[in-house]
Amino acid sequence: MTCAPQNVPFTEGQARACTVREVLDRVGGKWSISILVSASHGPVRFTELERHIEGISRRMLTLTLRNLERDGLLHRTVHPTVPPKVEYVATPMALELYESLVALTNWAERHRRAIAEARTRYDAQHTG
Amino acid sequence: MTCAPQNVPFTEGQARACTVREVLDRVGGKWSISILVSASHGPVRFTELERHIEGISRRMLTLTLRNLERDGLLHRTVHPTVPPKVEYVATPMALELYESLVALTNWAERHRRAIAEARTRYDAQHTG
DNA sequence: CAGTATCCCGTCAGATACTG
DNA sequence: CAGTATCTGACGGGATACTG
Repeated sequence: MTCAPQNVPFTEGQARACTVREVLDRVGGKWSISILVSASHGPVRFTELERHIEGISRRMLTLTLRNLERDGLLHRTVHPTVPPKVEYVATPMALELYESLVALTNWAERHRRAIAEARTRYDAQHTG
Repeated sequence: MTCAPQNVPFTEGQARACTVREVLDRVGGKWSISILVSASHGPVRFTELERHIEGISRRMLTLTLRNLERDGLLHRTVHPTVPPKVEYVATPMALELYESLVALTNWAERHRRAIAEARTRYDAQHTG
């Protein structure tokens, strides 16, 4: 999935924007990151995830797990026991992604307050 | 906007996931990054953006600009001339964000092929 | 030029109930 | 335990037409 028709030349900056979108298309979903984090410390079971991740529905857990597995970010192991036991674990690729997010979380922490203030200011300005 | 009720203790990992979501809530939109990139090299006008960003609609351009301005990532200047001239430029905070995305784009480039292959494999496996 | 105003549709996500 | 099935509403985003 490309960002623009390949025959259209675009600037290096927009190419970069396109690359960022690739990432967002994988882990931009509401629950993807939480799941990856939980599965980055070792195998976790379905119900464990359901308990650890506040507010997720069974449906969205399943869907997001499937997508992450499809993209090669999660590995799924089925133990043919009774009752069934299924474990999910982050792949090396996903662990690298996790590392790459550090810069981003640092940014968010540094500017959390400034963003909140900007919002308040904007909303005050644009009322009435 | 918090990720979970504040009275619920959660692990450090989930706190990090929450922080990542903060960023995604700002720039997770389909066009946010493209706009920020365009406005990071100096002031750009509305119509310039419309031309440079392949496929964006006038409506989404306006909406995304407003949101970015509200979050303090973009600064908007209106020149009271005829015809009107409005310029947008990325704030220092947005430039820092742009820097923080480098790690992420590197990750995407390194694993682009692996992800595509994983998808193909998964889809082949789950057909029929 | 730099927007608004409408209408419309597809996808994301929640709620609930059922099952191998 | 680990899902699937179905229904539903909210929201993001596209197309088009109009305006100070």
